[in-house]
Amino acid sequence: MVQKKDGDEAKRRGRPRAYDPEEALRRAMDAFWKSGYSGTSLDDLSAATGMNRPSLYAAFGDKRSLYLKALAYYWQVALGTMRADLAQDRPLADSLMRAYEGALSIYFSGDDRPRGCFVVGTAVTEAMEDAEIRESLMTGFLEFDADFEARFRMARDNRELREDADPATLATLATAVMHTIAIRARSGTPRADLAEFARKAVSAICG
Amino acid sequence: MVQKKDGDEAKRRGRPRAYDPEEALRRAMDAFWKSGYSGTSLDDLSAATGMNRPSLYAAFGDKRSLYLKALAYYWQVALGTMRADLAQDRPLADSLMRAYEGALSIYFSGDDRPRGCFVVGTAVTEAMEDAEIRESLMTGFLEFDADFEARFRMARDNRELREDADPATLATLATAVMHTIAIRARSGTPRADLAEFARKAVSAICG
DNA sequence: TTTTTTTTGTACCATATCGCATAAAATCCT
DNA sequence: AGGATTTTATGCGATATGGTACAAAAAAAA
Repeated sequence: MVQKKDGDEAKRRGRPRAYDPEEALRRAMDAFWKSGYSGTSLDDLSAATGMNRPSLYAAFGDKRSLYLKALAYYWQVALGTMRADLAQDRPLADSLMRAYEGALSIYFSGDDRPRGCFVVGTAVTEAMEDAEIRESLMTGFLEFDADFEARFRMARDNRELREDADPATLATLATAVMHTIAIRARSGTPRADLAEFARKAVSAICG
Repeated sequence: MVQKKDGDEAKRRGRPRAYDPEEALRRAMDAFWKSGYSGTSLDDLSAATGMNRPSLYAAFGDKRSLYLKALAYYWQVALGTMRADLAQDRPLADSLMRAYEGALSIYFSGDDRPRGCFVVGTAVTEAMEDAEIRESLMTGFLEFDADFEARFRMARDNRELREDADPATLATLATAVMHTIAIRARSGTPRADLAEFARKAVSAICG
């Protein structure tokens, strides 16, 4: 377990890759993010990643397979930032606002116009005809709910919330606020308006 | 203005149409609803409507034009049922639940699996690259907000809500609940679960 | 240096897709 | 009945699309 290191630096045998796999996956994700799954062609993906078709295929499999990898990568990033934001030791309302600010900076990232959430903006469309995507959405959303719920439960134990508050309901409400922000960001609502709404929503939910 | 009637029954001059325009539009909408804009081909639309390509083209213009007509039609139906549900003279919570039940029966309509909201499930994806769709979303969502807000304002005047409740914030929250229901319906959450969540959300919002 | 291994780049194939040209069909008007 | 008018039906054509074959290139191993 010592001499081999992890395959990352291990000298591979043939011609070296001209791309960084994670960077390429990010760029492919960006392409899908912009135009959706069906609206993104292999030419688009090739242009976005700088890889030619056979390299794309060798690295990630076919188009659908590449999309699924992008989706998994997005979940990882989105859930990761959300957990980091909620984990900080702050009052409940601050904690929630952090989570929404974190989401907003994802939804408004990229040099193009605001693109919202990758999942809401692209995967939901495909969920109707692709069972694997559908299941990914179910579990992803439930994880969001669960993280929010844990935070609300903690707040109730800390007397930041009334005894009779229901953490599960509040959590789903909190996810709902995230969903509407994702939808509206992609539809052109200015970031400041969404941040303002998030503040008021947090007050309403916590108060 | 008397003899001509509205062009509906007026004897047209050439070969009669073999289709009902509104029915055809509904079927085209169903096709888009299932696979999204980019994922639906003219062959799909032709099969769904029973019209051949040239007839489709003559009746609705090109693919994008047909999609825009379907989108407008959906807004009309969705806003219509929502207004009808909210207009009934009932206590606030009942009123809101009616609106959510109405939405659920749209999201779970069709003989296929649940398809959620046409707007959330298909138009949001295209909003990134199509300004006209983007604007349609903005105005549509704001109309939802406005209708909810009017209902909350009425409730506050009727003392069904506390004096210090903010109708605008509650309205956006109510739309947020609708959005999350739309997303989750398409992602496979059972209808009963969504109805249950709607009930709890309504309690939280009104209480 | 030669061989082996892996990746790249060009080109290609079969099919899908969008849109339209053109002729046949069905109705109204004279 | 015969011409005018509108819709339907078949099919074409240019391009886009997803996927792959094959040879050249670049590195390690022998």
